[in-house]
Amino acid sequence: MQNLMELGELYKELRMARGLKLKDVASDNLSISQLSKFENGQSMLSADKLFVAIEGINMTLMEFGHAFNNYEDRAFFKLGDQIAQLHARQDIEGLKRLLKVLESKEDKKVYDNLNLLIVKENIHFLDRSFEIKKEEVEFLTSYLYGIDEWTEYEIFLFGNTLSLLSNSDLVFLGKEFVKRDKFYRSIPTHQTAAKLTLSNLIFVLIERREFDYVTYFLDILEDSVDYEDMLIITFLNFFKLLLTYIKSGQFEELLQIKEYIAMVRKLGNSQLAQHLEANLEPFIQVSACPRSN
DNA sequence: TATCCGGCTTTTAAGAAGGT
DNA sequence: ACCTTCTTAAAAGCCGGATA
Repeated sequence: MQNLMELGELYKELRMARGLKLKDVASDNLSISQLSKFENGQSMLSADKLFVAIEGINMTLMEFGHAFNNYEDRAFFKLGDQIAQLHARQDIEGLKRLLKVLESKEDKKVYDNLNLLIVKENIHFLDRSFEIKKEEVEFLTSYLYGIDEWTEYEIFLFGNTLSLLSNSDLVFLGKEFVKRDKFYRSIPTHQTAAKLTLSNLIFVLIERREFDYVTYFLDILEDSVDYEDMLIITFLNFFKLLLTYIKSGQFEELLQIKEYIAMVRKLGNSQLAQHLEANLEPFIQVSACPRSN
């Protein structure tokens, strides 16, 4: 395996960059000769020895893994990106083509089926006539319910299948999500994914007029936000304004939202502004709008 | 379907020897 | 000094088939 050979090479680079000798890294559990063979691709370390080796150069497994993946995201994030791009372009045909490709794979494993569902949800989101079987949704909910500690994948999965879930599933799993992502929350990428998914959840709940739960999850999101979360804060404020507007139906409130979006655009994030506008669109009531526009 | 088992392959440790 | 290569016996891992 070429890939695995590179594992040793990478390790060597990382070790030398730190000015460490083989003997500095070697320990009771890992000999110098073993490390040498590993670095030169002549042998592979067993999993436990690899832990020792990585610890020896003062890196975490996550950091090493990140370096090994060539500073790229994992495969499922690539799929996620691909789906998000197709979704943003509203490219239903593109999504259906992707679906075909994923469906054509034989001997599908659990994750193949779950990824399939994510693509289907995105199609369903754009084209409500595209149906998804009940048992597929049940498969999804029972998977999510079965995982005690949600990793980024489960968060990603939940965030990308919200529109398939019934209101009660949405709220139930949403509450579970808030509990179950705690274990891995010290990982920054995890935390970011969690906040984005929470934002998505809130938006879907607003769409479904489940205002009590919106307030509940808004509070949770607000608690988890820190000053670095500009994106999330932008969403948070948008949701609050949107909520006030929907409840009152006042044209003035709508103007406030539009002003807010204009401000976001002024700050230089026109893409986000566009996104907010698209999200606002379904809520603009004709009656609240004197000039049809 | 998961687990156990036997044979086959790979990796390991340690030190000695060789290379730069 | 530092790293690599070689050697050995032992340990561990892997794979497929049988079993429950």
